[in-house]
Amino acid sequence: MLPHRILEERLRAAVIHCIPDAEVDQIVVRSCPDVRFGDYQSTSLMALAKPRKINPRKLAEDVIRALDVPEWIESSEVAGPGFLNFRIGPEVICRTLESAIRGEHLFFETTKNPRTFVVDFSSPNVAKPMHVGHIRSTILGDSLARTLRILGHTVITDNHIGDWGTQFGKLLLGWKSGLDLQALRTDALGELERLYKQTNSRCDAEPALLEGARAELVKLQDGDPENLGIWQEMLELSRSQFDSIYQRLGVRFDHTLGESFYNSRLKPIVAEMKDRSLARVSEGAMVVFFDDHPELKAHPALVQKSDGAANYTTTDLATLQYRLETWHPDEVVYVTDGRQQLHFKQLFEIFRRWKSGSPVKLAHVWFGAILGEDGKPFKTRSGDTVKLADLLDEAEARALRMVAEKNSDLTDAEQKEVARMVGLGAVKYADLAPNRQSDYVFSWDKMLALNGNTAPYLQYAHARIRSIFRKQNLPDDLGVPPQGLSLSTPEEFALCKTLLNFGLVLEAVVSDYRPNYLCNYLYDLAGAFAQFYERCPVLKAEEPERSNRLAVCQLTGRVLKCGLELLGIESPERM
RNA sequence: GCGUCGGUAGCUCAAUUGGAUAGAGUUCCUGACUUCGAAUCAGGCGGUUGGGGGUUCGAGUCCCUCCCGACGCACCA
Repeated sequence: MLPHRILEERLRAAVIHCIPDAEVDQIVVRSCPDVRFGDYQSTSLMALAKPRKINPRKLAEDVIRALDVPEWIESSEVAGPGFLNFRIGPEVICRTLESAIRGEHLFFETTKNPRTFVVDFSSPNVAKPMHVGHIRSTILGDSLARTLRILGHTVITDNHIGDWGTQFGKLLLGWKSGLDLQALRTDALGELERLYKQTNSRCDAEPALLEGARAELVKLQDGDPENLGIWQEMLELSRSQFDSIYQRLGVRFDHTLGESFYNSRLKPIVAEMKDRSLARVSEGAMVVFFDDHPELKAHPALVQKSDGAANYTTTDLATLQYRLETWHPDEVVYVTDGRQQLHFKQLFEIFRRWKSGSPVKLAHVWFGAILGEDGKPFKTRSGDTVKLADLLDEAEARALRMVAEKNSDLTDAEQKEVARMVGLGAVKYADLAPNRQSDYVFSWDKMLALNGNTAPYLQYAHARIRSIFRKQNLPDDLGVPPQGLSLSTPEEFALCKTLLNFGLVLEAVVSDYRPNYLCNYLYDLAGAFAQFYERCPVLKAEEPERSNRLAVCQLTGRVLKCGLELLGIESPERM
């Protein structure tokens, strides 16, 4: 077991000894924010003491007296009003590194309580090109799914694509009247988007056309073969374009069940809402009111429009119902932008009333907007939304220019491949590194910079490590140094202690659904490595130092690569 | 109007159940390359965390209030 886990376990036991009814899950050990205090600390006792009105300092002293201190703890002390600080000895650090070298772990452990998660993300709309607005959901959701999986949870990813709804009336009308077959062949989604925009503006000008669009929609919903056929074709065209984007991004879904998949469930749900008086008719629509809910009191939710059609709240309820029946998740995570907060509050509240016994946890993981450098929503120069495919192309092109300039040893094909990894990595990292809830400013120069908290900087650190091994044709797995691993310099210790924290960080990522913790950690790790690299020669060092340092490099490289992989970012061997 | 979320160094951003002296990058200044990759590293300048009040041993974080901004507020999703 990893040191912090053992410490945490023993600390919990000691707390239970002092306070039998304490909430042990709240007792946590984390790395010290300042090395002067120690390596690990716990602030949990102060939080525990407060509601119980006991002196936190005294509680800390009692707990530390009851603590079965692991033999590898060098010092454990109470500080200030009740901090517990622990310092670990070099032995346990080295033994932990050795077990990592042997492949027993990579500084994290899988969870003791595996849970099943459904992660709902990306969700593009059929007949619209994926644009920059989809990237954050896609990247965040993918990274969370990867991190949950590596920690041993069961994860089902489901792309809830928008393949049904009122936009298809206009699309059908446009398809029948103004389809450009040539354009459809070269850029299907672009052509569909053009048809939609064209019909939309024509409808604004001619109300009679709007009736036509509605009629097409009704025919589709009634199962008209021609309209269904066209709809199916639009769906397939869209899917193949989505797939090419996902392939580029390295994102995969276990399921892609669009809104239309749930059509048959809608009417029964509305009926049940009505029968159980969860919803009632208001202004011709079927509406759920939240009179006893202060926050939602002023925001009733429609489950059926006055024209009899269900809307997205109903579809989301049906989707949730299906997911619970099919996969029995412990938790369903929705990754969408922050503008949908009200919708999900309503949805979750309706669900609680509808399935009052369900233990499932529902989480809305929302994120802010991507802004242009002018602080306004990110658009092209002409004011259009930025298509995702174009964005990725530009990222690769810009990265290629940098790679060509910096490393001319690589062949053209190698440069292109490295540029692909660096460009896509930069875009993804720029999305993941800021706190997801804040808006962030999209800047090519910042995300592709080789200094600062960027993907290229982390990839560079990895490439430097790989370069050491390549230089002397050393194998990827050197094994534990014959005389056992030992460390001597402050830089070695600082780097290795950072390695030990990888697992703590991964746990924080999944508990708060925030991959940016991992970004910050990897940046720290790369920084610690850079300092080590400056001050501690590896290949030039004498044995046994040389073997020790090679081992440290190897583990650092592995953690960097693994961490980047959890962010969906590749690590080139050279760049 | 009501609600949600923001406001942290000139700029772009961090800061893990409230935790210890609020950290990075960038800009500007200074230093380190006969290099295990300088695509790097070290040092310096830079702060009343929007204003004010409160709770607390302790507040960027919680509560109240005001200012500024983004977004949302029943028949789009």
